[in-house]
Amino acid sequence: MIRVVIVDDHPVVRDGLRGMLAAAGDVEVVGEAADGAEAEAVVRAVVPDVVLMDLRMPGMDGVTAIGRLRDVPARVLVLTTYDTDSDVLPAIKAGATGYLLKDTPREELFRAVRSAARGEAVLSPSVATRLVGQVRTPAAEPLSDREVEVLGLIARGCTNREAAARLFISEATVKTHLVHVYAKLGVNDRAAAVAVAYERGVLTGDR
Amino acid sequence: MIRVVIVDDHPVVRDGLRGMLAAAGDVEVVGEAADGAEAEAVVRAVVPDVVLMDLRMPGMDGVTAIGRLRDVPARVLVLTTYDTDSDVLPAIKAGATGYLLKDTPREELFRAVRSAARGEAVLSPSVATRLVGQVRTPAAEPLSDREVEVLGLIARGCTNREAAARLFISEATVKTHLVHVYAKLGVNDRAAAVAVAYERGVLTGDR
DNA sequence: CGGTGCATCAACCGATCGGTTGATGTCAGG
DNA sequence: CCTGACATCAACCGATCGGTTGATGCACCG
Repeated sequence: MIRVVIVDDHPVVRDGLRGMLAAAGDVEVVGEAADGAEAEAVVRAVVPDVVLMDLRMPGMDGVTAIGRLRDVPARVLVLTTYDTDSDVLPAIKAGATGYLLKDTPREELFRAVRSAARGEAVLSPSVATRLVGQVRTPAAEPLSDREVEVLGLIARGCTNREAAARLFISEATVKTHLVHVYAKLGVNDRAAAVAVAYERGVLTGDR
Repeated sequence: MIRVVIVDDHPVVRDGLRGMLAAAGDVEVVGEAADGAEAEAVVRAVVPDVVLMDLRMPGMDGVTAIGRLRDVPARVLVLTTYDTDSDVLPAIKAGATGYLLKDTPREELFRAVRSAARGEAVLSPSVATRLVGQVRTPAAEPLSDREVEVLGLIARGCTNREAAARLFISEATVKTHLVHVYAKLGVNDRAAAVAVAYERGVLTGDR
């Protein structure tokens, strides 16, 4: 019997997973949590075989929780809606054994839970494709905090001069940061940089 | 007994909703669909009291399906993850009776289904807030198809001249479209326009 | 028919951006 | 100590953008 903890902020999803896994026969749901902090407490308390972990949750997110649970001998299988670079890679790096999307069919999910319990990596096709792409194409380098800061102001419509004033630096420094941003994101101008940043989750609505 | 059809592309969510609604006592799930086209067929076939409709689905989306089902006497309650302007307003305009987010607690969902069956509007707090905001602040005007097209090319890094060549128009026309885009989105430059467009779902990853 | 919305176009000019090619300083890690 | 990453800065110049103030044409609707 594989013991599983479900972590998701949506009650509908928790219910759905509980119901689905009940039908697997060899899987028992031994706990639930609605965010990362609760997940940490529950997982430490019951020490399941597998944790089904959502990533984007209010309060502590999934990646942070995965990192904090590295010392617990439970396999973490990410189950989420998003397969953007900024979601997948941090989760894998934090220690997730697998990564699935929520549109995964029932049987596929059962298979994944069993594989994860054995310690085998499990990836949804789109995530696998993305990771293969990472191997072929050197990962886009992450932006430094300052670069993100500058790009955030540009996304709000600041000219380089205005951004410089906001950050108490010179316009030349802003331009240098932008040159680095363009190189890292593989673009040639600010508009394209903003677009790529949104697509990768580097910039979000909370700008 | 309130007869309900569930429309969502995620099997987990369909299962979760089916399980939840089974506990309501006065609700019966009489059908399911994984996209808009299937929803239309199922709803026409069983004519439920309430349709729980997701919006973003592959193939035909929820808004289109809502529009096509206006002649069927079923109430559509949107149940989705997103509450962006570009998701909420089109759904309401298409004829949805209510709009809820997937993090809605179980009892709240039951209450909403019962209200919707009676024809009463039901809105999640954040959606209600957004609609109230719409009344206070005139809605941002929607971009024309051509404006979206131009902005899409700008987001990919095209200069005005390059966008013009792509669209077989003059650079002056591109600039005119952009002037209109800036005015409608309340911004002053292309980078900010791209940012707002992403936040509102006007531009997505499929640029 | 008139009005509206949308698409298309022009020209001029100041402001800003992007490219370029340097440079210095600080901090952390090996 | 050395190296790499990051932050900071400068100056010049061509390219592009944004603002502005018009204009015409087409399709649709009342």
